Amino acid sequence: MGIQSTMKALSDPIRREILEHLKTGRHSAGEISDKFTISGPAISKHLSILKEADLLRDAREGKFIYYELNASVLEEVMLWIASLKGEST
Amino acid sequence: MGIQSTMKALSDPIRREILEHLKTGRHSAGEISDKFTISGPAISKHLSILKEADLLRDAREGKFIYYELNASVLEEVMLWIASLKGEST
DNA sequence: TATTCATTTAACCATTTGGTTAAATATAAA
DNA sequence: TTTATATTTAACCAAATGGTTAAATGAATA
Repeated sequence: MGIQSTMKALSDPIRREILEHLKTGRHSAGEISDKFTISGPAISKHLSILKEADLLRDAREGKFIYYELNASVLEEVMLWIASLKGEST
Repeated sequence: MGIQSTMKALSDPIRREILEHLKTGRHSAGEISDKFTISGPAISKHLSILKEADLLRDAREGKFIYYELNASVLEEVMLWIASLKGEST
């Protein structure tokens, strides 16, 4: 956790796309995977990195694992950037 | 350029520290380097990555090369995050 | 219970990353 | 013009990253 894992997670374009996709609501791993051309396992790894960074939450429902965005940790990044820009927040 | 090079540049803790240091004003490569335990060439590489991402600007003055923060490109990151958080900006 | 479906984990591989030391470049100073 | 100083570039290396395919796991269905 911390800003490092957040920034690292956000540094990959596919992971950012996954987050953007989850803006529309919760989706299963398979649904997410379908949006990309890379393999399921590759997506699964990306999901676990995002989850580790607490950028998303997962919940199993039967055969499916649903992922949903947790944007709250992005607040820390916002504050860091704002401070760099010399904003009083 | 683009959000990808910005995010990639920001994903390294030393590069973020360099930017934080430059919040206090312009500093020469040597002054920046003195703040860290890694070698000068390593810092030089970090500086070139930050410069490539347009996060800082450089200006030679005699023997010295001064670096200064360019926070303007961070606006794009702010907007991206805000949009993910479902903010109207 | 055996099979199928959804997903992750394991093992592996090529490329990228971030560091090192040594050499090159640019400018100032002796 | 030689020497010293500031910085980058080159060459190299170990570790991390992001992908692959094959195997394992979890849960539903036949």
